[in-house]
Formats: sequence, C-alpha cells, structure tokens
Amino acid sequence: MRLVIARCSVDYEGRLDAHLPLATRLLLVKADGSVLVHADGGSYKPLNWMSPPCTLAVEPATGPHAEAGAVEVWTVKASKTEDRLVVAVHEVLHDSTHELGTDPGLVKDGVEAQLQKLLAEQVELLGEGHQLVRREYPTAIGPVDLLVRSPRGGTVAVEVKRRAEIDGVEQLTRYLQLLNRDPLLSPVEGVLAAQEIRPQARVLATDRGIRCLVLDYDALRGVDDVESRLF
Amino acid sequence: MRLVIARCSVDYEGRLDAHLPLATRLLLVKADGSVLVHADGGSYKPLNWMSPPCTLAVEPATGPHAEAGAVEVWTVKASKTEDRLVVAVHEVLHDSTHELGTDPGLVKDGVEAQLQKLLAEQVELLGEGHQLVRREYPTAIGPVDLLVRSPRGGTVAVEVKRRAEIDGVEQLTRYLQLLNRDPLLSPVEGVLAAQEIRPQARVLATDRGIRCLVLDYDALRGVDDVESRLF
DNA sequence: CACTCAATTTCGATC
DNA sequence: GATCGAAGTTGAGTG
Repeated sequence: MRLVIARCSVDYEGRLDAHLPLATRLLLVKADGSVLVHADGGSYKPLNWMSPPCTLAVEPATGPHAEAGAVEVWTVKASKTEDRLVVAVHEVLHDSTHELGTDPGLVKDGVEAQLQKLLAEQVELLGEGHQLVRREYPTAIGPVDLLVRSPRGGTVAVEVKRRAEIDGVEQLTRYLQLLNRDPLLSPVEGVLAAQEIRPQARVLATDRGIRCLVLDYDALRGVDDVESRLF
Repeated sequence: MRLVIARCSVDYEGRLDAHLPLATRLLLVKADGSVLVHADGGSYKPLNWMSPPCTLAVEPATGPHAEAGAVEVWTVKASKTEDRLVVAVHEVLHDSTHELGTDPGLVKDGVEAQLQKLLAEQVELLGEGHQLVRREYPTAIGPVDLLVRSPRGGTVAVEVKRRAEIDGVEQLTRYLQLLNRDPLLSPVEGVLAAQEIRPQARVLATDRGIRCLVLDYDALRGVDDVESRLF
C-alpha cells in the first residue's frame, strides 16, 4: 500500500465524466493497483477512485499537464472497460509504501447468531416461566440452537433462523426425535423462531406440532439496549 | 488527516456487530474525526469505518486489550447513535499527519452537459441536413444550448435538459422571441430535447409549436463510442 | 453462473 | 427538512 499526499487535480472518464480541481489530497494505491483519492472529510467514499482490476502508469508530466504545473501524471486504466482516472500530480508532500499482507477479512456476527443471542437473553418470549438451559446444546447430530426448560416440566428445543424454510423444520424435527429419547428432557416441544417464516415451512411445522415464533429483530435489540443501559 | 499503519484488531458495535482479527491495516483519521480502516485490497469501501459526526478517543490499552498485546485503544463514538468502533492498536508501523485544507469538491459534468455535447455531435437527429452553428450560442438573456442551421434556410434553437419541465419551455420561448427578431436567423424553430419530457411540458411546448425530442442517452453514447473507435 | 436484494449504504434532487 | 431514487453503486446469498 502506497500513501501519497499531493497537490493534484483529477479527471475521471468512464460511466460519467468528473473533475477535481487542484487541491491537496490523499492518493492511496493498493496492492491490487486500485487507486483511491480521499479528501480530509466526507464519508468513507473517496472523491474519486478506480476499482480493481486496473493498472496504474506513472509518467513525467508533458504538454498541457506540464504547462499547468504538473510534475507527474498518473493514469489508472480499468482492465475491462474504458474507464480512466488521470491524476495530475503537482507537488508531493508525502510518499510512503507499506507491506500489509492479505487481510483475514471481516467477521460479521450474522443476523442468525444475533437472533440466537438475543432470544437466549429473552427466553420469556417463549412463554412465562421458561428458563434457558444453554445455547448450542450439543447432540450427536449437531448442536441445538437453544435448549429451554419449560414451566410444565418438559423441555423446549428452539431452532433459530433468519428465514425459516422447510429444511429448518426438518432439522428441528430430527433434533426433537433424538431429544425425546432422553427421559431427563422428555417431553421436548419444538419452536421454530425466525424473522421470516416461509408459508410452506409454517404449514409443515404446524402439522408436526412445532410452534412458530416470528422474531422482531429491532424489538429484540430494543429490549437489549434498555437492559444494557440499566447496567 | 492522520495516516497510521498499524497491526490492530477492530470491533464495531452498532447497527450490526463486526470484528476484524489482528492484522496490519491503514487507519485513516480525517479532520472531521471520522475514521476509516482500509486493507491493501478490495474496493473503495473500507473494511470498517465511522462516519462523521463522531469523536475519537485514544487511550493506553488496559485489561483484556493489554493482555492481548495491545498498546493503545482507539474508541470512535458516533455523536447521535450508540455506534462504536474500537481499534486495538498492537504495533504502529507508520504515523503521519498532514494538513489538506478543505477540498473544492467534485465537479461532475452533469448529464445535461453530456447530452448537449453528444447532441451537438449528432445534430442530424434533428432531421436530415441540419448543421450545428454553435453550442452555448450567446444572447442578451443567456446562452442558447444549441443553435442549428435548418436545411430549409431557417434556424433551430435547441434547449437541452435531462428532464424537461415547464420552465424549460418558458426559457426556450424567451430565446425564440429574441432570436426571431434577428433577420439573419429568422425564422427560428424551437426544439425541446431531453431524456424525459414531463407531460405538462410536452403539452405547453406543442401548443407553442415547439418540437419535443426525447434523447436516448445510451444510444447517443453508443454512437459516440463507435465514432471514437473509427478515428 | 446469473439474479435478487440489502447496505453501518451514500448521495443528490425533489416535494 | 423529509422523502424518494439512483449509484462509476458494492456485496452477499440464493436458485
């Protein structure tokens, strides 16, 4: 990654034409050849940029560019389209290059994981008197998202999905069959909890005596927020 | 603008939760306090960021962060929401600050200017035998977008708009009144050319004997591309 | 692989 | 100022 602070003007020709007048900006050249032109404000979006794949060519300024006072001209060309980014560098105030290596990448806690966590904190949504046994309750055929003790003495197995479809019902059914063999847990009810439950999944679940619970992500979060403010 | 290359891990809590494992990245702190975390690849979008308005607090690492090997902890808080970006800095490989000043900002050649340019190159779209006199033909009440010589001996004044509304018709009407006083140009016809012509504008234009021409931007560009390939 | 759809969307124009 | 829609959109998930 190369970082250049330079007085420069920038022209982009491609899906639209755009021009940046002479000013001091950050030119960020990434390892893949992509270039970002950032100002000292605004959002995360650069003033101008070229996405990879592209190639960067740096040449001494000539002709009109040189007459305008430019020292170098950077030409960034997209590999597959006619998009061109031309940076006329007038003065370089900083120039450094750094080895960063490949980034392990962003880990987003998926919505499903969030839902599971939030529902675990609010098991009373399953009905009064319910108590969480544990999240990711291990079984021979895989972990059950939530295992909950019912006030009636039995157990509730909850399958959490962002969007519940038929395979979610099948999965939960398998867990229920297995868990119901355990006299310490039996009888085990099933709950299919999701932001969105597809009609087919709802029909199949209902047919098998599995309860459907539609989760309101924002409401779940809202309660969560209130709780976290209290402590 | 502050540029820091650092080995760091990043956590974002807000509208979603996200985590970046320890790796070497660019931390970009803008004058408005916003922070961008960039890797050495990918698109123009940062791995993580905090949009202004927000505040950045830098403190020595303590507790779990310190145990994990962090030296500093940056906490970026959004001003209005509960969004938080926490950067655990383990090792600083580069740190520099630069004065950039406010950016004059991006100048986009609007679609209107593009349309005018493209139509100027393809005046035959107005009808066979038409010849461009000039773009931005100056008059006492402002420039006419396109002035064109008609094969019938008269002149055509063209008003180009991205989206033509009533005021565009009024504007063109004023030009026509003025231009028609010039015996060298008279008779002067009017053409309202736009990507989209609002029904009211079309009615008014037709009523005043002004021709409406719907422009296909892509088609105009397409022809332009073909031409530029030929030469 | 194409298509759909959300985005910590951002951004500008219009009502 | 709120709302609507496009973006040089990008990016992920699904059929």
